[in-house]
Amino acid sequence: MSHTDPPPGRRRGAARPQAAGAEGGRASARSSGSVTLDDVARLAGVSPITVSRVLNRPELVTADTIEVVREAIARTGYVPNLLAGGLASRRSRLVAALVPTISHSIFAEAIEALTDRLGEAGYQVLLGLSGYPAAREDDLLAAILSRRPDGILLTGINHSPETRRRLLAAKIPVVETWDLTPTPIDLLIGFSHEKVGRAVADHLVGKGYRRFGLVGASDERALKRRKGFVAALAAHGITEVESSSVPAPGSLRQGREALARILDGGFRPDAVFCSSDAMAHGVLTEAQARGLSVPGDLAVLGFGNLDFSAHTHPALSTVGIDRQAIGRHAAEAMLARIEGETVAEPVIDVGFTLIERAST
Amino acid sequence: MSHTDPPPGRRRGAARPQAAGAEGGRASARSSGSVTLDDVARLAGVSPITVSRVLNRPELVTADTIEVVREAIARTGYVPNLLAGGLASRRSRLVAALVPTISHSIFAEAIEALTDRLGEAGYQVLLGLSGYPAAREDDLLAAILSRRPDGILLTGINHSPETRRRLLAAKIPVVETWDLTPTPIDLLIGFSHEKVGRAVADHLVGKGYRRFGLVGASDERALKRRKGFVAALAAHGITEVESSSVPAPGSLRQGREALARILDGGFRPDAVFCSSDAMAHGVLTEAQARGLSVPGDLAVLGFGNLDFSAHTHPALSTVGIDRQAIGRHAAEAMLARIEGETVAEPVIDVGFTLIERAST
DNA sequence: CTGAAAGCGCTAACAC
DNA sequence: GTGTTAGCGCTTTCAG
Repeated sequence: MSHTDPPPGRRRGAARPQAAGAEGGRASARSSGSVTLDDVARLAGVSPITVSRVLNRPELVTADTIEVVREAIARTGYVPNLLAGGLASRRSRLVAALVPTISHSIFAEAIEALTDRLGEAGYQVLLGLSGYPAAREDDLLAAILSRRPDGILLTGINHSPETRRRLLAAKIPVVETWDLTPTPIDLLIGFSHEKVGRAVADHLVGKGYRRFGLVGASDERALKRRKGFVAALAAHGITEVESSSVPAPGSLRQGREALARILDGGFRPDAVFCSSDAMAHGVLTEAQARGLSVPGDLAVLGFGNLDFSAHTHPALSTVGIDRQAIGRHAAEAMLARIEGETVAEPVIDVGFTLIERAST
Repeated sequence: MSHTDPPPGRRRGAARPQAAGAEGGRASARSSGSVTLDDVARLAGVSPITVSRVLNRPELVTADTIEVVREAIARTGYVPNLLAGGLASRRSRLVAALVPTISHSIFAEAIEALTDRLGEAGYQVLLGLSGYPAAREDDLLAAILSRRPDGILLTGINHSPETRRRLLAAKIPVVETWDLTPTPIDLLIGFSHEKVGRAVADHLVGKGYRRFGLVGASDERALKRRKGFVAALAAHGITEVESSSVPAPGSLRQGREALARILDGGFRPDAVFCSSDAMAHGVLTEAQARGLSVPGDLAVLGFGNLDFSAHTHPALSTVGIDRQAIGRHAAEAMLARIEGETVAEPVIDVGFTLIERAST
């Protein structure tokens, strides 16, 4: 508003070119090149902190000053150094995301949604791939925490005591995802895998299926779905379940092989529940290769709702999960926490949808 | 935790517990909590720089000292602050990767390979999703450069002048990927999309196909493949090519719709080349839905070599790309550059493989 | 092999 | 509104 005492005068050299002058007078163009805040400040004829404000809290600066500074920034091609900024402010504007893999599109889409939302808020995502089973989650976490992320997203709810300790010590918001538990570390966005298993079982039994096959990856969440599935079947008096496990995350090929194993074993299921759509697709392929009609001879149910399952075969049903919702909610919850706001829903059950494609 | 002055002892105590002593004597446990290098040094009875050396250049330190320091680190639960370390050393140990999306597994797998290899070397990956078409690659890049990455991976070879300028100014190794050009910014790992198009055309023509359909996403690389495809066909005297474009990256559904559009338009191709396996899968599905035999009535060729294409249908041929090789090579090249070594092969053509599944 | 001094580039508090 | 003064936590010289 007010053109204070020494009005920058809108372009044109600042009154006091260098103030300090003597005293140390560290040369500007050090050596390493990179333009610094000081260089910009000097060119604009303002103090460094003013440049910083123009960048981070422009509402505290006069429109005139902003313009002069912006001009100087453009002229110099200045790129802020967030390592320095983060160190000084203790806010890295970085969020870490630990997932087993991103080749499995179920995680990839959630990460994308997370990245998009956080990006809008000025945050970036540091990717940590822990592999299956969360091999060195501990080491990975240590490496990641040294970047001082402002928040962290984890996959699953089972973490080593060491991991939990470090997470707590870091004092940053933690979002566990893809599962539910009564004892989350902090925030939680997921759904009940056991319920998924039960819902699928009830559904299939209701449709008249009686002999079940289970093709599952061996990760903890797939095991929970299996548990729910088997339990619900037992409640219906069905105990005839033939299962075949493969290493997570499970591929189409493994799905094929798994069904082959079951069939070659002499068991003849009338329905198969798979731990991913890729595997369901494999089962479907193997079934067709063997001349089995789907869902006539064999019903196939996947998990994850990949795009292709929606079009590949009218008989390929699946359990739909809103992957993007998980990423979005995780981002929102984390941002709220970081900003010090109260998180409306620290725990969110995003649920699931049974998508039935077979008209049988 | 705070055995202050009296050195922890425990196999030999340090001679001079605190040297400086007077002079400033800033309290250790500031407030914000986080254990610092100084805390560890104090506990171990050594100077901060020694702790730093134990962590970064242990070969310069005595085995005894290392042990004492390691002990102190474990005791305090110290986690290095890489923001500070990066600022001081001018090496962030961070590498940025810009890709359009990771939901498309072709990129996801390359990123995984990159992350794995870089992780071994102590680097982490900052993920940047630019979207299709590289919407705000410029802004994204600016945001990313403020983290002072030690290297950066880009997707494609077409970048705005502004992007190139910034990249050059950053003075860090740049790896362009997924394509080839005689004028790379720095390092380059890819293959010729035009050659892919030509190879596919020659292959199909050689097999006797004459009426071609093209189902492609509209990204620059898919356009190059199309160009090569059309050019090679022209060389064979074939000009009858009906194409249908969709927004990148292209989904299975879009593949279905694209073929539907072509067929409904009255054109009856005997072979269709798609810009991704997902789309090829869609085309295949639509063909089957319409009662067309594949490859009897219609040959379908994809691109990318996704897992499912290998098993879905014996007629679904594809162009195989070694996705992991791209990530691996990118990591190696970048590491070499960062370490100041000479990069053996600044430009690598990883080639492609025509994977034929149809026995027709 | 170990240490002291001096920042890396930026921002939090306070002054003015 | 804008400037001054101190560091944030670590590593870089350069001494011993």
